Amino acid sequence: MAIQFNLIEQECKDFWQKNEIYKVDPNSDKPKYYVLDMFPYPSGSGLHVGHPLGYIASDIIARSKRMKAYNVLHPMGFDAFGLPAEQYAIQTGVHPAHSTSHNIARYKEQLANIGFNYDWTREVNTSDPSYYKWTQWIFLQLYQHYYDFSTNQARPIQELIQHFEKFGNSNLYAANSFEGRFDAEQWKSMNIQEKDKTLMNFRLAYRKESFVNWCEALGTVLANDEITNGVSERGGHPVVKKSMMQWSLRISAYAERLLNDLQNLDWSPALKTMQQNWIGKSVGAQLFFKIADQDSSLEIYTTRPDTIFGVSFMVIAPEHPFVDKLTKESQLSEVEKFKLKASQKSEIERQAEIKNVDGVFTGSYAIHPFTGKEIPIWISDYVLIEYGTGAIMAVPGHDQRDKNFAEKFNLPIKKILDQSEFASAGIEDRVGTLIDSEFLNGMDISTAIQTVIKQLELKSIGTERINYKMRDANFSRQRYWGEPFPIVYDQQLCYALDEKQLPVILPKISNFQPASDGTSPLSRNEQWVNEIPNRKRETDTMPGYAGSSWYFLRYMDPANSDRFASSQALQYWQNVDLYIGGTEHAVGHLMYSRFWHKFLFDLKLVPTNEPFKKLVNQGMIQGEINRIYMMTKEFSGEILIYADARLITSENKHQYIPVEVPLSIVKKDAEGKSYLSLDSITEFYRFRSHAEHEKIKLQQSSDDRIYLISEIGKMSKRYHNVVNPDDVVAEYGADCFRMYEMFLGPLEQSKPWDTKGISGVSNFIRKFCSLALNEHDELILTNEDGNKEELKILHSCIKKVNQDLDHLSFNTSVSAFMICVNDLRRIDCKKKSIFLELCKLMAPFAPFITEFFWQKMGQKGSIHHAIYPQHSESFLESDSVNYPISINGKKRMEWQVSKSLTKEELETQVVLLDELQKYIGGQTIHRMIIVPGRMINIVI
RNA sequence: GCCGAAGUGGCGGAAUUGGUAGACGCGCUGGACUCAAAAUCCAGUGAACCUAAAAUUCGUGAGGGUUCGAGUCCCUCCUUCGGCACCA
Repeated sequence: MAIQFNLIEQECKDFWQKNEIYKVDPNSDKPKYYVLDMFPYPSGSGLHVGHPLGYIASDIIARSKRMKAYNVLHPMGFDAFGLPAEQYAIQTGVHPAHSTSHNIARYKEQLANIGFNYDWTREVNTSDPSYYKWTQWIFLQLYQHYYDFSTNQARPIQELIQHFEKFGNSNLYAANSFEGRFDAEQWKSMNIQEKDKTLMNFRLAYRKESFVNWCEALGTVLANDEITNGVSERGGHPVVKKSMMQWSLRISAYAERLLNDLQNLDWSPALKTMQQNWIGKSVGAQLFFKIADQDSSLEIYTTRPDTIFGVSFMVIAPEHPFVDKLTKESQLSEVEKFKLKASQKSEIERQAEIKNVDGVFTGSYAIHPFTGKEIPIWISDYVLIEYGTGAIMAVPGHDQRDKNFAEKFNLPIKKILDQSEFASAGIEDRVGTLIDSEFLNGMDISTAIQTVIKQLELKSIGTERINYKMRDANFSRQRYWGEPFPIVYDQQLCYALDEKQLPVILPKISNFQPASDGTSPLSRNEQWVNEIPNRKRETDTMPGYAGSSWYFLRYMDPANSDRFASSQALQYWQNVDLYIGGTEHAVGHLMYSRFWHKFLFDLKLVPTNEPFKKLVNQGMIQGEINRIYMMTKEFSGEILIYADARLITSENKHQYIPVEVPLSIVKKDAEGKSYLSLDSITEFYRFRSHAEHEKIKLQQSSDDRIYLISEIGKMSKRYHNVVNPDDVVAEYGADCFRMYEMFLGPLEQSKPWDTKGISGVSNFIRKFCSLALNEHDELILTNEDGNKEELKILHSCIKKVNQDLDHLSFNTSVSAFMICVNDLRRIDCKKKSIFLELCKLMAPFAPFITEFFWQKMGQKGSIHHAIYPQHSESFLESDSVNYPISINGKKRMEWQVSKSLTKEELETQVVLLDELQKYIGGQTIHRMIIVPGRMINIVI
């Protein structure tokens, strides 16, 4: 018997396509179920075996839901705008549109090989004008709305203008970045430019100065991951923070709702915690410290107003607007030096230097609001301009970083909490009684906080304030390959284009190098920039998360040219029931999508408040990274020397560097250790492109093996350990590949890929086939009814698999199938009624082979439209129980008895068992614990 | 530094409310088939002790605790992985 998997797979694919098996019926009266995968960025390297893990899981769920009579939406598309395509274009001149569509074609081919049940008629592509028209449209809505805290929703900007006309900006509860007050008359007297500038501080999409990573040498703005150790990854050029006028989205307006609504989501607690931390709500006080000898005050934010009598210095961020004002003549050169140093530091660098805080004294002092004492004002980069007010009161007695700083610069450290009752408390723990704090003495911390805030309010120098660490999202990129903004400018103003002018098509260009001053390559296309008379187009483009923040809505109605999706479609599909994707998007993508979705909900454009009801993060599939020891030039001279890992000791280790060896040529010994044989050494030389005449020496042990160092890590082109699913599918079949990926372990967990292990699943599928076929591939099934034993085997599998589907525990389902097939083979079951049910049960996991048998058994239609098996408890009942019997908690024997025995009967009979006498041996039985149906424990 | 997750055989992992630890699979060992190999099938496979069997003891990162009973609950510690925006 030799099943031709490739043949079957092709036949099935043709059959499914011809009969539109996976086409979604938009007019169904069945309940809906929406299963979504995080859509991929179509990168040039194609899919590796790690990518489809989540897709297989969601595919199984989609198929099983369909068989359970749901109308299933299970689409796929591409997040097609992005930096890699642009960088590739810069290097090769290939237009991103071209490379992207090429990559998409490759991805679709790879996905098709694995047998996913996507309805491809619903495919979306974020770089397609018919799609990004609506990304631009949503941006316009954000631009035309502001956030009203009194009704807690987004409102049209027109309503805000009406309010200004009546009341100015008083009695206004709106999210804004405006400072100062104006009344109705002042508003009316503003010129159009001033009005526009004022409104900009309220719009949900607005322009402001924000910082970018600027690399002078490359003449471009860099993303965080293009920077390593403060210098550009390409070329190692210095990078500094540069301020540019850019678009932002006022996501902070939604902070409270984004935080509260997490409660009702079926997401993992870990993921919710990550989002909570990102939003970072804190309740504290905002207060002003008067500056000595000046007529101004320094505004600070603190979550610990109770520690106000412990303040011994102030710290402001190097970017703080007061820096110049506060710096005294004598400190000027020191401060300038420090500012320069701080601007060159990357955030990663700042992080690394927690223990080594640095700073400089301004020469100025602040006045303590209660004691009137002078407090020195310092500058340090451990205070961030983006958080709070960019200035803090330092309490070195109760804050670790403040303490580190005080110790370094010899500043006083004052304890204002008696923590003697809490021996294990650290200095930052919020326990203890206030001491040395005037009117706060003897209070506990929360009373002290309330009291201080009351006093601050009485003196009108402070108030309670809720702060979020979440910052508004930068929405501009100085790049080509993204959505153009529907925005134009004249000398004074910024204008939103009309809806009818959408989409603003991204023009074709041929030079992908950044233009002057780091602007996007688009700014070089003057014809496009000046297309609208007397106006210039915005030349920045939108970031990657623009298109991905709403794509799940487009799948509901992908071809609609009048709206982003029809209200009927939105009403029917509501939101995503199950979303599967990687942890790398745990914060960014999910937070932005929730924000956009809530905004659209406020505008009554979507019927749901949250986009993703249930969310699961799949783990990574890791690869094995193998390296060989190569002696460095310094020790080897001109000869290239590779050494066996067994010869490396702690003494000579520094003479070698490990270099990567491709996984494909690595051999394994009996213990699973990696080595190169003499043959594979030759292949390795070829891989390293060593010419014949080069002098290469091997340092070997006694045998013919060169041992390697091996570790588990990322699967990546860079480590030469990528396994392509196409190859696995070609060798073992798609069903086997799917089941093996699931069999590897729990979906959420990361686990290493090991192609060798696949033979177990491959054997299983062969055994499964042999239940129905003889060696000539002929059906050998009989029409008898299943007997009690067969039905018990089948139904325990049905029960287990259904339970596992509910818990997304696919690895144990695959085990259950193996056990079932092993058991059926052992009793030589050849009954059609049993096999047919098993096929249906396995169809979501192995869609090809089960379809093949379905057809071969003469069933109608597709197995994927059959009804999913449900177990019947009556087949599982057994009339005896196998009790484990323990003495003092230690299991000593098993005891098979009738299930009908009562607890009392068990108790009297068990002590008479012969096997137990050597343990009991006449000793008194103190206690007997009997859990009927489960276990017996005798305590002596 | 902070936050999150996880440590179970040689390996991936199972044990759904505290109740027979190691299901299922890989690998390995032995056997059958074969001239031989591959493939396939059968058996064994946590460790120690023992010629073997049986028995016994140990055993879920380490150490304590709760319990008749702990991989599972509590405390302390160690290690690994993932995330991060030094968040006042």
